[in-house]
Amino acid sequence: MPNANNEHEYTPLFPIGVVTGQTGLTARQIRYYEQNGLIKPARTNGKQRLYSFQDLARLKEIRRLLQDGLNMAGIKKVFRDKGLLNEIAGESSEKKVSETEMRKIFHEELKQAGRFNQGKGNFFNK
Amino acid sequence: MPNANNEHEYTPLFPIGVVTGQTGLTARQIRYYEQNGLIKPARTNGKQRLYSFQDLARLKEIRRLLQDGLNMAGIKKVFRDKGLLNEIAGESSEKKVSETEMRKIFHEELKQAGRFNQGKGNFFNK
DNA sequence: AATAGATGTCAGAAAACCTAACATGAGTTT
DNA sequence: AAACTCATGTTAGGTTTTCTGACATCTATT
Repeated sequence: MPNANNEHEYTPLFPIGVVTGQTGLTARQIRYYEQNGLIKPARTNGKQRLYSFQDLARLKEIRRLLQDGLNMAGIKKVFRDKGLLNEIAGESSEKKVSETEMRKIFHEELKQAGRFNQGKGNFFNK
Repeated sequence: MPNANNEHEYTPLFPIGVVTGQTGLTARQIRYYEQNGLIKPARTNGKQRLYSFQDLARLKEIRRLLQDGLNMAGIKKVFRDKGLLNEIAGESSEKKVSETEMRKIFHEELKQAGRFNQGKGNFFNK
């Protein structure tokens, strides 16, 4: 029994400014990871990016992996293998293994005490 | 046992454009209800509104009440009384009776078949 | 030293949002 | 009916946020 209340999991909801606040990544980084195929946010008709909770979770994981010292190639591999694992583990290919399980499989949860989101002066925390 | 996964309940996350898409209300309406004190979204440093899931739920309820034929005064009363009820029902004054319970108390869930969110041409559904 | 990877920064343009004002249609009141 | 009020539409001018693309920089590696 997965998670209740994930109706919004894939709904494009927040603009990049909010995502920077929630992830501690810069907009530049987020767009760069997109160039590298790590995420693919929805777009408004005007081409502005809108991220879902899925995207957010993915970006948070990217951040963790970066802090663990991985580079793009490594992160790509993690995500590729994750896709593979999902295919092996079950039906189609989408969302078989949970984020948390996944994380336990791929890297032993480092302490990573550093909180972000306040201090740098994001556009929504005065 | 309330709802798991409500870490984001009060986090200012989405801009008004997304809220219009999610609620079926126009930006004009949403701002008008704010003028009437029905909601009070957070603001970015640049004064742009950011809504939380709480705000969203509230706006959805407003929409239902509107569809039930209530006017501003009626809606205000509903929310005022809801606050009262919460005080009667329990401890502090915040979030005692759930949205759904509340709705059952105040108005018998009308059919309201009309779905929205697609058709009018929101900025994010091409 | 040259190269590659990852991110910062800047510039110009476009999108989304802001407030304020006026317009309108449906009900009310006088 | 004329005048009002309520709720919403519409428009205008300005500001904030985001967009893309280019160039700068820093660190490692070759």
